[in-house]
Amino acid sequence: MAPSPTGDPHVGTAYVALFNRVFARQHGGKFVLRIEDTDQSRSSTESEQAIFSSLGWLGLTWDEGPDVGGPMGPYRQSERTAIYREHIQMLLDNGHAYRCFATAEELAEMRAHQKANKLQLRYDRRHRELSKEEIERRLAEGQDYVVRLKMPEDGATTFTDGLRGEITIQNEEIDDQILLKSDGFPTYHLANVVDDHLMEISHVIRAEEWIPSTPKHVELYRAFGWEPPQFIHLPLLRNEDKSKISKRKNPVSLEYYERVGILPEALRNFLGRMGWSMPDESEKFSLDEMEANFTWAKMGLGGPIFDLKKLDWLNGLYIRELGPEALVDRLMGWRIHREALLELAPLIIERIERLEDVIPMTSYFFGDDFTLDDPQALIPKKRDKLSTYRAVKSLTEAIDNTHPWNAETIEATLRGQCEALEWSPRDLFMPTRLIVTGRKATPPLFETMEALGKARVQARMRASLKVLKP
RNA sequence: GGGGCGUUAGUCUAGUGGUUAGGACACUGGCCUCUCACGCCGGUAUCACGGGUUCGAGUCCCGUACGCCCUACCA
Repeated sequence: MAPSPTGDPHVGTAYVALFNRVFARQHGGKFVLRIEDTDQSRSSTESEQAIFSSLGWLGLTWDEGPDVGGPMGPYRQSERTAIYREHIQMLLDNGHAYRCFATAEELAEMRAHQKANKLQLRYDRRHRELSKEEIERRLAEGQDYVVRLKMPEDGATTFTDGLRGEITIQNEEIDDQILLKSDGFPTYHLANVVDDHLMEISHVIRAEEWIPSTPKHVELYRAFGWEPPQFIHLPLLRNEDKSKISKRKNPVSLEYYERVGILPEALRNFLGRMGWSMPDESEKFSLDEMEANFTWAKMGLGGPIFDLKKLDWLNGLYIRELGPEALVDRLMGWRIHREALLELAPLIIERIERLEDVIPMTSYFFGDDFTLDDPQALIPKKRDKLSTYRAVKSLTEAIDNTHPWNAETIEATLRGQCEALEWSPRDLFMPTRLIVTGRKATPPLFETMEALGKARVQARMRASLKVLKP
């Protein structure tokens, strides 16, 4: 299991983690968590922390990982750069890789030209056969370079996918993949192959989107003289319109499901039903039962659509099974506890006269107690629907990128948007307030949004986008 | 554009040559009941299309269509 710590932990990550864990456990193997933080600009430690806590919440615990350690560490790719450099040198020495000095602009130009002339979009291998002198010269000049894999020019690469059987791809279809970026960090392809080998990973269970690049990985194993692992590609979870599941069309962050009160065992169960079924086809089963009955033979290949309705039904089943006592415990473990109320108390204390006022005043913190249906209500005076839509859309994206989530960062985002959009705070904040709380009068917006939680705010922002959509 | 993968009701799925194509969600009719929900009983609705192989095809083969993914110094 090797997620990259970019953004908020994703339901697709949990899906892949579930099957990895079930399979590993069933075979008495180790379920390893490796953090693929090779993209310096997108990776963050908060995101890594969030992966730990979300996967932990789901109960998909790992046997080895950056936080728990293990014999194959380090488990964070950013701490393994020396290993990659060493291995890239091996490839350079044995002629399976070469330096490419083309700049990003140069490559963009090349692609534009290929596109204009309806040619194959592929690196033209302009630096594949640079002379030793030429390389030395450019190196001496201090030119930046990347290292690319030297794919065979002809023939084909065949590998076995555990679910689909043999897959063959013509080598001429495969790009000379960049293995080492000019910043000295490896790309997924190199780091993944090197680590999987060094960590003695026997089964690579990952999403289907990796199938087209698997030949590159096979070629890399060959270049190193290593035995490749078993590859198993899971179908991709889908939105309602069948596209790959995405936050624009679905709540995808695990935090969202926790926040709205989906039980971890229900989400696990539901994920386990995506593409897979128990031998007796039961709908409700535990992790242990899944482990006991797991087999790839029961895995389907069509990309399953993530159906929230069925998740809710399943969750209801689990809740009823809890019984009143355990339900109360769950409630207290969820949001009805001292810390959560303590977060709300300062926001409402000046606004209530009787204790009972707390209930209506805080209801929107706990659930969706309102629905947006009238776009007019969201449009400020002197603005129209389209510009409001655009403003909300822009704000939604800005919120996606707001890390960490607290009143200060939220304020910075909102005010930044005011400037970027040239909207007054008044014009932007009121619709935002309406969207996230359903009310015109609330405690201060930034604190309210913080308490609401990012996932819920994101969900409500996107719901409003549907209402405003031209 | 090129390549790859896929396709059983609206959705999740069972099905490995012979079934009235089974189950679940959703939808819907009823029962239970002060209401609602739960629960229970019932209903509507499916093998993408076209060829072939076969006594017989959802199941095997070929083609087509459609969908998705990849085609980044992101993973």
